[in-house]
Amino acid sequence: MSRISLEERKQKVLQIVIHHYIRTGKPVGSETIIEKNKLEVSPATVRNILAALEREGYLTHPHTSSGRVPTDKGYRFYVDSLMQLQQLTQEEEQRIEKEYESQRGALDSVMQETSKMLSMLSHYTGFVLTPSPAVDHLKRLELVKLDRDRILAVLVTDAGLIRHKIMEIDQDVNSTELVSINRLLNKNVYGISVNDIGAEIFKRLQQEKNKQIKYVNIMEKLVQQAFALDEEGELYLEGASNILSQPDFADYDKVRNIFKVIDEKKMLCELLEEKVGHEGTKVIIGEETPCKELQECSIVTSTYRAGDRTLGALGIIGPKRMEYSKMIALVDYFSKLINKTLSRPAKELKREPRKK
Amino acid sequence: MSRISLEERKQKVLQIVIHHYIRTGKPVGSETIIEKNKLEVSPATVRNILAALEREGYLTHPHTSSGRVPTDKGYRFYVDSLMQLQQLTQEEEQRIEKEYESQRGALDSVMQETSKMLSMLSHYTGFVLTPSPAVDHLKRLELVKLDRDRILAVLVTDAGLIRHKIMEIDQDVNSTELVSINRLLNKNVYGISVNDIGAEIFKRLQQEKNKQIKYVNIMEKLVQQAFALDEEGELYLEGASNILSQPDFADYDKVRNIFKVIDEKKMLCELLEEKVGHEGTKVIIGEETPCKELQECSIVTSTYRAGDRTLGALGIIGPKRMEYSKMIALVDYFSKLINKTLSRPAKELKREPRKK
DNA sequence: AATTAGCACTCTAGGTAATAGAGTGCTAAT
DNA sequence: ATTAGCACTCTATTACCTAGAGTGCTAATT
Repeated sequence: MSRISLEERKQKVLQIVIHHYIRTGKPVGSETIIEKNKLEVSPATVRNILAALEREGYLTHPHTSSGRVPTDKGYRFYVDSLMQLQQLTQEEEQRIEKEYESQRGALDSVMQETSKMLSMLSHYTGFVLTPSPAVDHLKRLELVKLDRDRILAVLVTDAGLIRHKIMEIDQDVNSTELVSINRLLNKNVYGISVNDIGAEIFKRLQQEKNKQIKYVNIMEKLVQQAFALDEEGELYLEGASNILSQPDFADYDKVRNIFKVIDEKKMLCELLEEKVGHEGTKVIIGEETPCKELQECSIVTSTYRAGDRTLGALGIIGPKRMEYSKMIALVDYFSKLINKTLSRPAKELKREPRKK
Repeated sequence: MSRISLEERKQKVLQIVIHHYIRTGKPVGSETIIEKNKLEVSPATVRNILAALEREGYLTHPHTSSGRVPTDKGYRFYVDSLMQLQQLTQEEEQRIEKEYESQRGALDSVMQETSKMLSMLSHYTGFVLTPSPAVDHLKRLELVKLDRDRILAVLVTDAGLIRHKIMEIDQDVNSTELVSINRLLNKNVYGISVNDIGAEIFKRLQQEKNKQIKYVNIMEKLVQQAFALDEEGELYLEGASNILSQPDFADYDKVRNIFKVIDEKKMLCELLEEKVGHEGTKVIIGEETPCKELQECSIVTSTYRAGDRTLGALGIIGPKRMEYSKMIALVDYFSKLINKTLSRPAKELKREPRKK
């Protein structure tokens, strides 16, 4: 009587299993499937379908006499084709927006706040990877004298990142000299990516070669030390303890491994920086991750950008059995929100010369 | 035949029990005590002593037929009276010293590195609480114009902390004006604690009242925004996952609670800031902590200072069953090391006028 | 040819029982 | 005051049982 084609029904069953499993965490049996979803077929039929789905790799058995559980492939298909995207509730959106209003500070603190909120709203672990300053463009560069032999360099990037670095110098510079170096630099520095800045400064220095050797010397130091930002971006990570609340992670060894990765943020940074290239919200499910300690997890991540440059990544880490539809919506929302936030100061900047 | 007085022998037994328990984690029985320590008494005698120690509250039974385990009171007595302080091995000291050499950067990164090393060497969780900038004295203050309506204030404190804050202003200031404000401030600002700076600037401003109103306005903003450093110090915390490797924390609920506290650094900050007043290395054992989630832990902490001002705290968090003697030595060593590091730049500063 | 009823089979989770071993506490002897 | 001796208690491990959940297969049904 049902007009559903075989393939369609298969998908429906798969969808029911995954959905149910995500909610309950218990393997799903044939009877349950029928009960909850008024399918007009017998358990036996469902069992056949389940067996087929298992043969094709979308489901497994923990053991002979238990219900089905999704495999990574199953989740993947669900995320790609079966799941329908949710929207955040208005209440949630308001809550986020409100928190953002009060947080009109430096970029770093916005990012930190964002990772906290991601964690809070998802009940998983939230993270934000700030841009490696190297990728970003330079907006201001300030040199401040600390002692006889140390200068503080403060970099402000286009996106609003602020980084500082202490340089050691071997010849004294008085503050007047410093001011003119500073002025010289700021004339030459604007809008260049931090990466290219060393080369660029030297090039421009050629043209102004009538300057004193001392300056050149300082500049060299500057390039060597201040812009040798080996760092990858900062990783803000919040709500790690949420992992422990997940019944999926009852196994001690698994949890320990996950925490080891989270603890050493470096690994995660690398993993995420790979993703920074890609546009849009992505889901990494279980073994799809390059990092084997996270094979029991899924990661939902997106990127953010200012104008055309992709700057960083953000997202959540949780168990494979997560509410993907909701999480994707959440991460997506934050990604867009940050994009909006980042494009705001740029506008004000352009207004400046006119006003003056 | 043994000339040991009763009390002395009791202490010896207590010491053996705790020592052994710290090493093995297994309850200690009467036979074990004799075996390992060539005491010339019978098991029965030892049992009597154990019973007495238990009556007095230094030991307990997990259950009737198991050996003894120290109570918090037992550990406390051990730490205060029984334990003999260890020294770090030369190898360890060298390893630390070497790591420090390469890390000659800003204070924050030194602190972060320190917490990492504390964690690595202890195999527990290491932390460093940086000074609340409010406590520290101001060394330099730099204002950098970002946009038409935003100024970046960079604070450098005496100890080497660097903090920045973005201020929003409602009237335009051109860079020349900013430079003179800056100069004015730096003349007045040196050596004052960040806490008192608001009042102080206003006071001095009175004296120079022949300045423009605009300046006063900016100053006000400055005081309101840049020095409203509500923050407590930063807390660097590393090696949280080490907690999971401790067999003592096999209980899931306990661990979850501990992690919740660690995750929300705020609670820990408060706990530690209380301790900042006190001098020297302190041990907090189990229920001695004000924070009930940490009742299964012990904390070894010390403070560090520059000159006479205590600035921050550092230490480790581990299970109650920890090698106190070693841990105390470790924390102590780092405390002294940081003290030394902090007093170094001050010296160089004094050398300056002479050299010139 | 797809669906279904029926049934044997498998595996888990939970409970009970039995046993060995560790360590105590007490009593009476030294 | 110390100790030998012994009964006692509790744990940890193993083995075994049972109920229940859910499957997979075969043969009957539509």
